Amino acid sequence: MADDQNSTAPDYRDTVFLPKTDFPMKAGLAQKEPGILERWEKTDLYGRLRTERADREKWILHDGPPYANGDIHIGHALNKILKDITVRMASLRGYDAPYTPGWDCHGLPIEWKIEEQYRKKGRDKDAVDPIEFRRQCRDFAAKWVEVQSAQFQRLGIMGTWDRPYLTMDYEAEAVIVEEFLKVAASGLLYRGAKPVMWSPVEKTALAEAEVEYQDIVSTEIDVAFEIVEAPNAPELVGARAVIWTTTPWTIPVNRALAYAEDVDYVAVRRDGRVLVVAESLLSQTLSRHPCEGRGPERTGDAADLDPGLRRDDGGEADIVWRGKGADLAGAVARHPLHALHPFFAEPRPLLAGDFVTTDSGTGLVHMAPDHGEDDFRLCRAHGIDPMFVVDEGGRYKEGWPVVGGDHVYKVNGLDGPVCTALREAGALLAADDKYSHSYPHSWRSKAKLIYRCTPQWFVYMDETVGARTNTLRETALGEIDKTRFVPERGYKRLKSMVEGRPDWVLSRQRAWGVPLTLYLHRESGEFLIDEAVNARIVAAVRDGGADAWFAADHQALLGADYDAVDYQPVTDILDVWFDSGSTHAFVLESGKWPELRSPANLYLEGSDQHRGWFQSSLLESCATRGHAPYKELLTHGMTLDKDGRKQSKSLGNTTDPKKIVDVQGADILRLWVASVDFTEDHRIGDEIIRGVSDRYRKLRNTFRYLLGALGDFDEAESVSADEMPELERWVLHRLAELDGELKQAAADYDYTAYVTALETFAVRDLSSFYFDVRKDSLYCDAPDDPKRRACRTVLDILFHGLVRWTAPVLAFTAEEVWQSRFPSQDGSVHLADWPAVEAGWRDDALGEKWTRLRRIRAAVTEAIEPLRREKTVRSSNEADVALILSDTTDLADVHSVDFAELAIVSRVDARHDAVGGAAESETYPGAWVRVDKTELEKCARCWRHTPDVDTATQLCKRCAEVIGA
RNA sequence: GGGCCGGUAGCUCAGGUGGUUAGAGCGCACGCCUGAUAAGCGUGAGGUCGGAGGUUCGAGUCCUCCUCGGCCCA
Repeated sequence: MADDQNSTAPDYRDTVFLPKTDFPMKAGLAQKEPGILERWEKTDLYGRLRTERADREKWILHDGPPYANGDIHIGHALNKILKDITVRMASLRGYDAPYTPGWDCHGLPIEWKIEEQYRKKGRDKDAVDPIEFRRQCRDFAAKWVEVQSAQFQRLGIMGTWDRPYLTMDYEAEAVIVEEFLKVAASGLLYRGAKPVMWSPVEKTALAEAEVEYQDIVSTEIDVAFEIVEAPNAPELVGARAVIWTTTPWTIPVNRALAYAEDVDYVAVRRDGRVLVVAESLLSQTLSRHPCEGRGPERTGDAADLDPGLRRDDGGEADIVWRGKGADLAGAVARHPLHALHPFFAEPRPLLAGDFVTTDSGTGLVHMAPDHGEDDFRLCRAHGIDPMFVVDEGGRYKEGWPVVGGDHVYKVNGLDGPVCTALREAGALLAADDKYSHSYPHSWRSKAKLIYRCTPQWFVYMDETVGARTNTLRETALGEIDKTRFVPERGYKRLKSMVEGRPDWVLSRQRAWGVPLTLYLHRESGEFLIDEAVNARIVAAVRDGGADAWFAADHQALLGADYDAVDYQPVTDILDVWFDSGSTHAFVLESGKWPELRSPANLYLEGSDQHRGWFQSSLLESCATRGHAPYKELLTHGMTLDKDGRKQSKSLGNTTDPKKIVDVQGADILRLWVASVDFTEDHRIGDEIIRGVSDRYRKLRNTFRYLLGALGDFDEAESVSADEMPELERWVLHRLAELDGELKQAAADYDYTAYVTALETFAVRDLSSFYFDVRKDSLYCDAPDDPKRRACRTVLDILFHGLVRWTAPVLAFTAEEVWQSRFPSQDGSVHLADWPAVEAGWRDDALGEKWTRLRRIRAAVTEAIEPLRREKTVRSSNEADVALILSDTTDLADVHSVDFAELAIVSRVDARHDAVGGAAESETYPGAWVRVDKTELEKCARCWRHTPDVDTATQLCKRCAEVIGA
């Protein structure tokens, strides 16, 4: 049964100025966004933005190239959206901010994919023409560039998608070669050697990612090295330093021993000899050594072992010396096979190695610089060079003592040549062929790997060459000091990495990449540096890409001054980090993108790029130009799953950006990016995306309300700020404050703060306060009423502020909002500048006054709540409020405004003295509030309860005037 | 194993140099409105600030250890 009053009350709905807009509440972003993209493309938004901003100060974000080998994942999406927000923000702030996206196209993962295709077809990779192979790699990369380009563009990333940069463009390859030759000519390039993971089966070096670990069973041996000199512990002369190894095959190429400086060592007398080991490993070591009466032999035949090692007693071994590793400084040992060959007769120094631990073994480590990274580094630091004794197939050189011509895998047995020779020399303390451990294998052939020293090309970090006064490391560290880091901790991280990194290894024994275009003189081994030759090489690569080197007529490149017969062209290719480290050269400086320039204002990548692109770009630029290619580095963290765990396909916890875009829309993903603290690792998941969608809706509805209220707004309605009511002036004041907050947040790349400030303003200041209070005026006042005109003026200002401020983040929605208000063929919110905020709007005293007023208002709404709950009043309009304020300023403030209007109640009686039945507010002590149901009649049009409602028309005086009744 | 970083309400985030009952928005619960209506307004419930010690009159904020997680190395 309908309420009588309702059925008899006159219906004035048609006379009320309700908001009117076609802007839908439901976004339907997934369907709408592609149309907006199309519009941007058709109207050449990016091109027009460049033209319009041509005279502005430039601001360059240089794109770090993603690798072109698969669909984009959430990390790509985050990175590119962050870049786009940043670029659009720079543009909004008035800069000319062009953006050219790029791709990293060379390298191993693509080679693998192509090789995999060969294997599936049963073809042998080595039988394929390298030029054909590279062509397929190129096609593969090109395909993924296209796919990723479409995926990135769908996210709303704005840039030169019709002319991106690719590291495999001939032009790019030519510049990379040019940059490499600059490094070569500078004197920073040298040829050295380095142990790399090597597959004797495939006869090739392997990258770390191609290595997999499997458990195998090896021979472990303990070997005694007789100490012949010990300047800091002379009593050790004649004692045996004991080493433990699981690769007996490396003993014939041993060059030194290593100890840890701060570890405690002991010398124990045993079976008539003195053995030196780490104290904490003593019993473990001795337990490996076979002896009588101590259970079954773990090893072969004990009788084969040196009888001197047998334990004669069952008690504690006698400790005859204690000392620190540092006491071993300067000591020299003798190779156990010293009698067999002059090479073995050379002294084996004991060296301090920070990698030596007491986790296992004996606390003393034997060093074979050819076959271990630590070994290589430590030996090189002491002037001990590798021997290159093992060939690419894993065989020792013919004629090498004991094992010459043998394969390194064939000599490890208990009865093999190594153990036999050691046993005969009386140096094999223990041996066991059942040691099980994890060991690297080839990912492809599953064959066991070894470390093997190979010639490589390096860049000096610590040499001053040519006219330089600083080393590359010093130059790079100096540039790091000049760079702004966001967040700041990136400084420490990059700096410590550059401080600690070894020389840069530029060469790779691969096929898909840019060649090290060097000619080695066959006799001298020197590489050729000749500007004319270099120019011809660069020109050839510019014409035909990397193939121009591999299939070159070298005599033509060398020209008349040199004979090709004398020179060996290098066939290695460059580390792909050199490619991407050179992007600043061929993108920012080449002139192919004349709108760009160098150095870039900003590089923006994930924190993993401290080791990668940030560093390679820095080193490349410092080596060739002497300065960094960037002024600021912005680093983001990794995107984890909802529980903070790494996303991985195998765990099945990945979030696919394409799915979010297809269901919720790109703007939701963009708002997510701006919502999380991207400087840290951050999370994504269904619940998080749901939360982002909710927040999106609130912003969208704020725009919808503004559009509805401004549907028929005419500039002529506007009033100036000084003619506005205080409430409007307060909104302008808040807008001025917000403007400052947003500017700061934008300058700090703090998009979380940026979006939060916008959102909080929309929710707290607008939706629940200003809009709510002004509904009455907006809906019911006459169109020419000064209050309503002031309100609409402010709403218009708010519209321009909010839509522009939102545009960098909600690129699509802001455009949709803009088009809804200003329909046009080619207009765009993204062409607009930062909203104009007048300095005079800021009024801190007014701000403070209204903060107090709002707190008193909250005390009133709080007091109304119980009456609403018991249904004494329903709408707050039915409430009469008695307000007692102990503070005279508060009282004056309340009297200075239409407080009933602010609180959306019928009447407010505010005074200083007590009123019966008032309760002190909990939220605002000093305020007592009493609420009663009003006796006043309700106006049928504006629904306010006022003293001047006419009984016949049921209209209040104001409404009667407005509709001319 | 080493370097760097992080763990504040269900979610996303604030919490200068240690100082009153740790905040916001969203979500949730309850209520109102039905002239922003798959919207709007109001009220409310949620936190041993990862854990344990320590320094201090006082610690989310400083120190140590542990734990969980992340990046990069080994």
